[in-house]
Amino acid sequence: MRQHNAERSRSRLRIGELAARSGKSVHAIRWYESQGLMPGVRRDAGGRRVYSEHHVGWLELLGRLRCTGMSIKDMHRYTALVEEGADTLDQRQQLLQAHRLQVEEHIVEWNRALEMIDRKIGFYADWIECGSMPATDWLPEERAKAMEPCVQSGESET
Amino acid sequence: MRQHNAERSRSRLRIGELAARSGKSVHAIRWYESQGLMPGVRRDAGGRRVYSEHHVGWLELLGRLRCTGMSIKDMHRYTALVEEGADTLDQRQQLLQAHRLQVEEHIVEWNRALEMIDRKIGFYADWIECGSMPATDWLPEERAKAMEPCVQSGESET
DNA sequence: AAACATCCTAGAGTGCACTCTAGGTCAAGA
DNA sequence: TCTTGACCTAGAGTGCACTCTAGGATGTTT
Repeated sequence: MRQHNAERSRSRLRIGELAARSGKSVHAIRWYESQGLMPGVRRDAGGRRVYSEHHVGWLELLGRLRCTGMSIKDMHRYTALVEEGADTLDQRQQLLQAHRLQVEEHIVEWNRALEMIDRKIGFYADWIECGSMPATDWLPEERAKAMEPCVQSGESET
Repeated sequence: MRQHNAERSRSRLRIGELAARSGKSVHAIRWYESQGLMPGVRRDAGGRRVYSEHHVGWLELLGRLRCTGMSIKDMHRYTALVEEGADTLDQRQQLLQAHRLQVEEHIVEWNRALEMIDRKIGFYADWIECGSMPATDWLPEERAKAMEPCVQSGESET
């Protein structure tokens, strides 16, 4: 056994363990710290980083914020507020509410894109079925334009 | 008037006009072409690119694919199929269907993130109301961990 | 005592999707 | 004719978010 105790003094993790549990790479975690995204990281006698169970949850939260498009800069702002303590609770809440709005907007946009993709898939279905490119007059001008793009061959259109 | 005719021989656009109508930059359009994303672009006597109305729609479609995370590489594959003509209709449809699935997955993931963000906002609301950090035992372990991350001050936790 | 895993720092390198620059051509209006 | 603005190509630069390398320390195992 390479470790004294699988859970050394209960939930004191080193960077490799945190990496394994969070799904981030060791490099990424150190880089996150360098960007001011890792509050409360201690060191042991040998200078190694020591994490607690909380950091697993923290990285999970950061991960959710990241994968919904929050920039490292904004995550840093948020982390800084966390580090400042309980005085910043409302600011943290506002920051998350602002991000929440952006996430909602994005979901709407993606759903719009989904509609367009579905129209295009249907358009191809019709084309395959009919054997010739379907008319798009039944679509509003705006949409029809996006329906089939441009010259395939290099011929046609004077 | 710098232009012969606002719609020169009806819907023959030059790059500046296409840029204006598509919202992309002139640079981006040329770069898209260099990446093989612009089928059927002709040149006039002076060597300038000439676009048709279709290209506006094409860029709108590309835009939707891009903003839903399709890579330039995949958009190139799609464009190549378009250029190959009607034999590739089913392949184009399959490509879009594959992308469609990815978009759906993403929307699910974003909705999950939204839930977590909402829980966190609610957590702050409770904290602000109570005056002290709320317990998170009522949450499943997994979620509770993400609730409040780690040491604020630099003190606490032996 | 030697080997090995794991950690450390500083900084270079990567991949993506543009974005911009330099240096030049072309055609319409004054 | 000359100026002006929109266009051309080739290629360099940018910003983001990592990812990896080099060179070294620590500490546990055999």
